[in-house]
Amino acid sequence: MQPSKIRKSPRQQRSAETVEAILTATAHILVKDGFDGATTNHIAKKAGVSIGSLYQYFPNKESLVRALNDSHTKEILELMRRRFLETWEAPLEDSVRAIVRAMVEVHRVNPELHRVLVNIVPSIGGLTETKALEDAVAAMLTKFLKARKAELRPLKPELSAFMLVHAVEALTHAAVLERPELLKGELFVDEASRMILGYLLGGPEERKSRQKR
Amino acid sequence: MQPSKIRKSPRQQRSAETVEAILTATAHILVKDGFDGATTNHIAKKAGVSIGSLYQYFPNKESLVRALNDSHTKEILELMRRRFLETWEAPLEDSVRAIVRAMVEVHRVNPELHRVLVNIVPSIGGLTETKALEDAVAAMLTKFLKARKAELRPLKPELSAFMLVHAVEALTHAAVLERPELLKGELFVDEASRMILGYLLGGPEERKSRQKR
DNA sequence: CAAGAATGTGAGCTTTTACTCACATCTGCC
DNA sequence: GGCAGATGTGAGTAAAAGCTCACATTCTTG
Repeated sequence: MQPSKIRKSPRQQRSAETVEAILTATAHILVKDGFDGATTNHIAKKAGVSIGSLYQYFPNKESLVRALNDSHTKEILELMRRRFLETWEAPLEDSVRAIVRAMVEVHRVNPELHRVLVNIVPSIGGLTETKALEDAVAAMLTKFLKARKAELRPLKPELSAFMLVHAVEALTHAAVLERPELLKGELFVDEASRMILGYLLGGPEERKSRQKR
Repeated sequence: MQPSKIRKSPRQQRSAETVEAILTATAHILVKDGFDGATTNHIAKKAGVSIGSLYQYFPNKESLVRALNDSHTKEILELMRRRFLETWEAPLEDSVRAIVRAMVEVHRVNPELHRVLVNIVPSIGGLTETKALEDAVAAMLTKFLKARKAELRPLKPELSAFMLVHAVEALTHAAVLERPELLKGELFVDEASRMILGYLLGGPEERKSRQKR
């Protein structure tokens, strides 16, 4: 195991607040200056604590980013899980749209932090968590595809889930960062859903034999 | 302009070789150790030149990466342009497949370097080139979509190009790095093409009025 | 109200590493 | 050959920043 997590667990309220302040400051500085530009001293100052306190809880700079990534990842996973459950029984097209909306929601929580983390995490050895998140979402989608088997063209659920997770993730990421105006209305959701449904339903000949639209 | 490029242009053959060796070594070290792990001294050693020679041609560490990114970007763009031209007149489905194959080809040139650059470039200020590449490919695709207008559902070429470029880029990237086995046969090309065509052609009702499949 | 545990402080140590510079060597040219 | 410019060298410098540690303050507990 890498020297990843917390060094000392907080027992008192104030120490929990210190840890919180440090992580908040880390997020701010990271967004502003990037990983290299961010110094631990600067983070401590911004958090309003001494550099010593920072190192009492986090053994090194990487662990700060990893802690941040862990909580961000967890948050995303929980949100996706909730949204999947909510839409589990809805008509196919509605479900797909709901899932796309959930992806947008996830990326909008903290777009800048998200982008920075995506770029930093690989060089920190935090890919395990990111991969785990990806796999978890893909697993949910695989289950979803299996449940909807009757409405879809013949396909390999795992493979299709892999394709869709990566495509939609990238699309959402790009839209949030480069074309935020697409997210004002339903335009982006329309387009992404069209791509997904086109992929899942297949051409006319494959649709004929299926019952629902 | 940033202190990006070359400091001194090589006049003699040997200096050109030195520059080449430095860039090759940079690529190697970058892949092995990442941007932070890579030291200029280490790069110079691997290149078989002195640290002084390195700094005679490159003003700083970032410029090394930028030079590498520039040539990589250029290479990709030229390849894409060639492949687009080659398939300009082919039947729609064949064209789409050719374009997907071209994307795979591009990512396979040097997958590790590609991945490392993608992660480093944003923090180096090299996003301009990457964005320019993205835009150039999107522009080609836009043109392509306009030329094929008669065969497609009603769509906004720029928007569709944006969607497709990002989706396919991410898919290819993911497939090369995480599921290389998909690339052995035509499986990946099949799946990606299906997604693209599903998106461009629309549902049965939209296809009826069009002539070609 | 001790007293010890938990928490907080920040000057400064130590290491790392990008980068310089004074000098050496090579190459082309008259 | 010999000069001038191009090219190459690598020990050394200087600045940055991660991190420690000896000490101070605050909290809890009996």
